[in-house]
Amino acid sequence: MSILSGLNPQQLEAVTLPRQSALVLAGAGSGKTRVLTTRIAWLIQTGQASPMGVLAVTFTNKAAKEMLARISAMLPINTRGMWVGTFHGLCNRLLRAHYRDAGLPQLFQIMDSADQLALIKRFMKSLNVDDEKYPPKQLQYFINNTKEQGLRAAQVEALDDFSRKLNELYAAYDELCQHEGVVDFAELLLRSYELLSRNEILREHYRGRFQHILVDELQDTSRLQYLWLKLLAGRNNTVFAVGDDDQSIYAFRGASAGNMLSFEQDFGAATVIKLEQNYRSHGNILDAANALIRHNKARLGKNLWTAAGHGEPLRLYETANDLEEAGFIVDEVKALAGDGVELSDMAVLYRSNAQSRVLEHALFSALVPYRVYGGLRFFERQEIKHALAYLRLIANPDDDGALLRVINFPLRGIGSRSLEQLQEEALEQRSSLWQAALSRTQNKARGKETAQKKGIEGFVALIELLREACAGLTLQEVIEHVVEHSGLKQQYQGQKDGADRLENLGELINAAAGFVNESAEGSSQNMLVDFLAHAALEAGERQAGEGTDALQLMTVHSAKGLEFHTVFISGLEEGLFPHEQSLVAAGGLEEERRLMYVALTRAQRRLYLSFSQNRMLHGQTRYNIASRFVQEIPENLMQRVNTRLNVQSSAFSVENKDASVLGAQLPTLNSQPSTPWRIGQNVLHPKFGAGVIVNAEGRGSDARVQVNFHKAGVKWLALEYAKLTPA
DNA sequence: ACTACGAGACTTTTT
DNA sequence: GTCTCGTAGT
Repeated sequence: MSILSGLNPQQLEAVTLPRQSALVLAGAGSGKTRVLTTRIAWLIQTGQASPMGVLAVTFTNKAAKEMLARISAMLPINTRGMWVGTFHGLCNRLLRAHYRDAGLPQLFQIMDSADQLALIKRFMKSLNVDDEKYPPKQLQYFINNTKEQGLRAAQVEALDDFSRKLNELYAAYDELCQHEGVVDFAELLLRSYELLSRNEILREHYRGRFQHILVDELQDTSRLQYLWLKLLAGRNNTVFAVGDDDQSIYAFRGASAGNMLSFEQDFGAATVIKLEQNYRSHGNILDAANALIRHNKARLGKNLWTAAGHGEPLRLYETANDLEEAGFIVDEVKALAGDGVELSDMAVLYRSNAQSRVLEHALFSALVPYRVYGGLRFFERQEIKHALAYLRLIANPDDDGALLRVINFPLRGIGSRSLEQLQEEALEQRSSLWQAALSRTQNKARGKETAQKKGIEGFVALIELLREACAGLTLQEVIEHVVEHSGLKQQYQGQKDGADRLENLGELINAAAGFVNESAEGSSQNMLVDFLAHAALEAGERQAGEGTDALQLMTVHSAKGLEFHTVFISGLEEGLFPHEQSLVAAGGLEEERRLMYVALTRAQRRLYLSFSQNRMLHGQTRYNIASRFVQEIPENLMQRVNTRLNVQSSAFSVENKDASVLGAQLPTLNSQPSTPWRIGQNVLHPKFGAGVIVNAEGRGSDARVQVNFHKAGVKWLALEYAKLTPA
């Protein structure tokens, strides 16, 4: 069967375009990845390109893996030699191959954002910079953003004192990174961009090789990534770019959807193809999405349609508060699950992570299995970071960040005082902390001894011991040895929550084994460095619990690229979605609207929109009105599931906040109070005596009330356990 | 040197 | 509400 069969005319046209640069405007669910991968397969199959001559770049590791998998499925070729990966992954590959030309040490390490922030804080302290006036986070943002614009400090024109100072710090930061042999994410890109633009031989070599460049999610590329592509493409290579300006939701981190606008001109793209047929959603859902996104001015313009029918109307639900909203979602999920919809085929989306808690709580109480995306990723866990820090020190002891992380973990009695001294010495000698520690140990050998030196000395000895022991071992053995002998294992064995951490450390060894299997060759020395780069570039899965059928909870951002039978978009309130903080940013509202567009287009069959009048946020109740995005969807596409709109909520009017939902069935709108507990109610407690209920939360077995006792003060009590009696 | 408590933050996120 | 960070106390 031909790889081309089943493509619609526009898809076919895109896949089989003659050798030229082209832009494919691919709407949500229009088969964008399929077009991209089929194009690659077609180029190879028809002999227009060799696998070695193709470079395909995506934004996430997940997308890169997906692409490789699809290509392998279509063609019987070894994809190993192909350059398919993320911008960062490919740049890392380039820099490793030409580290000397790029001016980097052979074993340069990659810092993730947390490492970078730690380094910034450390170096600001050493320079005595006021971190009130120049918050480290802001400097980090400045550095990354400037790099993503393709600019070094020397190229920045600072207009005011503040940015001049930031830029000064940027320059100093780069110097420090160079000194320590570490590279941040943006540096990978900028460094390889500079390498190619400076070094004509290399540039021509790679231009000669990659005659076909394919780009996924063009709307998410930064200016630097765009320049990088342009540089690599030169005059003769073709760039086949796929993107959707309406799904550009990462402008806040430097993505520039404007790259889509300038692409035609900059790359001499002769053709723009629109993929507008959607294979994912029913008509009403698409109509809603189209109507919404039409409110945006800055668009290339595109209208999704489907051959499937209209389907159901969207369901709109309004509640009095976030608990009821969660209750409603739980009930609907249960009902749908009863009707045979897989839990994993339903998703609850929200604008910000903080909203997940109420939902989790309700789901937990209702015994509905769920999986939350977000939060700590595997390689970001404390114990993993610690283990990696030891490994980094084995690869390169001059890595100050790694040293600081573990010099006193497990505790070795090296406190801030000793560290300060060590840092001073390093500064004086203009050397790394490791070198300073080393020279200390040597001094000590000449006879001087204090209690403080003992700790550092012990650490130096440990690292040297580890280095010696690990020479010649395989990667797994190295990690096993380090976990065992660094003291990490012992440390966690003694802790009550240590079991999980130990398990993760075991998992790290497995990950290393898997990594070795996947990568083709390489000595064990390089293997360690490669693995560390892998750990930084690919932080791993968000959460365990794969495989089990569970309801999916995630932010709208993380839902991009996914699809579900049923989608709940919760918290559709002004201030939350669109988020109030987005409204001050230029183009912020339009980005929020695109975010809503992404959310809507995740649904295949059924789509719920919900919002609530009150919501607990940051420990305070906020009163909200419905999101403007709800109004922007035509009424005739929606069905109000409840008619609560003008019904005075008996339970939750503002003045008369009432605990009557406690124990009540959810989420019946007009349910009568089924328990006697109310705010303002006088109660008696066997131990605390008399008091008044002042607040309440939860329901059923989770219900808690806050009681102001005349003698004992204010306390939260679980209704299920506290022996309260009405008085 | 380490631990505990309090103040302040807190949109979205990949690499 | 909950997490992180920095300082004060043991």
